[in-house]
Amino acid sequence: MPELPEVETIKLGLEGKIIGLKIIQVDLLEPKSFQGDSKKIINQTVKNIWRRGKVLGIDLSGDLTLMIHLKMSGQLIYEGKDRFSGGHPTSDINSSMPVKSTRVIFLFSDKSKLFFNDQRKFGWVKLVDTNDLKTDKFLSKLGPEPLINFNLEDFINKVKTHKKSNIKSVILDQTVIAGVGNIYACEALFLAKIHPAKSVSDLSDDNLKLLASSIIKVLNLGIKKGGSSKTHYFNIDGGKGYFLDVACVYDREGLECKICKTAIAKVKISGRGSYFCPNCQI
DNA sequence: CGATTCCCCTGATAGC
DNA sequence: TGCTATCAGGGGAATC
Repeated sequence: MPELPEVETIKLGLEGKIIGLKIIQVDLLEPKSFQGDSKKIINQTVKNIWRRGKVLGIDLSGDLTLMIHLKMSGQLIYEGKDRFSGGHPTSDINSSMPVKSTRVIFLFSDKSKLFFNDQRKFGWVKLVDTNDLKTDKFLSKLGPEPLINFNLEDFINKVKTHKKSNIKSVILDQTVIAGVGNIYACEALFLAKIHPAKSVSDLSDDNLKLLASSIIKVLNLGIKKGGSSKTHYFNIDGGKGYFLDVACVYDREGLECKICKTAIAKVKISGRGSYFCPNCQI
């Protein structure tokens, strides 16, 4: 589901909408989706929004932070106070909130609402003390941010510690690099002309350099396109992202490679669907 | 230790 | 039409 570009798009969207707003009510439609004492956030104000890997953070007054992971099917949809019933005119979502998959509803003092929807219930909202973030179990495991202070040498060394693995599962490993999921992994490997099942031990430093720059390139393009809307992803206004319109391999099985016209293939690698061009990627 | 498999859920879609 | 099998962008735990 949402990978780095989708979560970044949500972050940028929320920054412009909810900073400064006060939460006056929280509805837990699915208690399992919210960890912590939701009553603590009543009357707290949104101070800052951040992203780390695929995790979204919402810092509140009172030294509290909401951490949100959307996993496979999570969505965050914001409805401004002036949104008329029946759907926003610019939204791609054709039903207004809440929907069947709505798990948590945040109500702000200006009557606007933030909906956490999650069909598969894998995602979570977790309330933590802001001061405990630096020791948070999930965050502390994450590898470097690909778009912030990225160190090429560290990346290459870290990848090489998994020399027996296939390269695709290594770049999906969040301890190696944070935020890359299946879609952008497939696309980055295509750009770098590396077969997804290739063993790390068979890759040169130059291969890994090209892979690193390819990851950065596809993530930036993903952000520019507003993310990938295959099934579940929408931005906070209910609009789609358009990265898949320019994707070269993901979800293009049987279609022509945009470089050489060979049919794009799909195989399962480490349990995940992997798309690649059998001619360009060796 | 690292690598692989199973599993948490629900719904869409493909195949019969 | 209706049934069943498979699959979906993640990641934790158990197992090998």
